[in-house]
Amino acid sequence: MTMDDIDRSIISLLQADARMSTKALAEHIGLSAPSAAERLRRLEERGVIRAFTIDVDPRALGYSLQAIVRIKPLPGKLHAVQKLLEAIPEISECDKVTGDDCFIARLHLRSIEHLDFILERIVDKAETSTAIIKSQPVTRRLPGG
Amino acid sequence: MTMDDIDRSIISLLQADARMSTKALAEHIGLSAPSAAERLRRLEERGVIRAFTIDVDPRALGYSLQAIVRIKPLPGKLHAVQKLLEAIPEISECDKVTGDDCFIARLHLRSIEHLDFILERIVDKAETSTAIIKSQPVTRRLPGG
DNA sequence: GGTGAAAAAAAATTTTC
DNA sequence: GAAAATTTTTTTTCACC
Repeated sequence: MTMDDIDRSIISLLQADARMSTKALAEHIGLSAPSAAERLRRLEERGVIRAFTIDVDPRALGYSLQAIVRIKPLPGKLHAVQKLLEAIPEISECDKVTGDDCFIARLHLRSIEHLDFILERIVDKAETSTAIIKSQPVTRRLPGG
Repeated sequence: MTMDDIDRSIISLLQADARMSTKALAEHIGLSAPSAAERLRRLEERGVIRAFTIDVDPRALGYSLQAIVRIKPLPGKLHAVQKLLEAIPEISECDKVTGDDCFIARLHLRSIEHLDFILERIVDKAETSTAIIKSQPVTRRLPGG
């Protein structure tokens, strides 16, 4: 279960370019191709690498607006709210948190009207507090730099 | 600038497996390999695909705790706060938003003490409100499903 | 765990339609 | 866009350290 510096390098390199070949990866870390392949296999097996994926510009898919919504379920509605949130595809991330608000969700939306439409589905089960994203000073980066 | 159904399929397939070969991609969408390669090249060129990356389990890197922090800069401190937030590697995401709070950040932390340590760097420039993540009902999914 | 080389398998590119 | 073939890589295997 140990993560050494080589494993950390692999993570860092693939974070920057997930399509890098095993051979290129091996060259960067100064290991042979079979060793790099074996390390990579183990990182996947152990669940350190959860997925190889792409970062898509939501605007290209027509989602020009993002919002962060804090959601406080009405008494007795916690489970109903959680199920509802999971079923809303416009929610790309949702965390259950400590504190007065119970959920914090990130929404991708086509317009302000679209935002209103989605919030209408929630208002009868929870109090919401919406913040519209104006810019993104930091986007998805690796924990710890 | 048009995104047709084939482009959307490519996005969806690569979202699920960014290491899929061009050939496999072509077979899934019912196109020849060169056509698929050309489509992929254009999606990258147009910035629709911003990056090929991996999803890493932060716990494997020793970050067992996540928090969402709302940050309201003190009068006159807005720019200083933004610069500070960008310089904190524990912040993996930070959005500038409308409303009373100005920034919302996601922090990856090794412990509660670590959280306290990071917040100490912010408290003299901004009011903060911290919510610790207990679970993640929805994790990173494509806008619109 | 790791190496190196060779065999085997794929994949990307180019050309032609 | 497609098809086919060439050319280049890449991956895997295996013997050995």
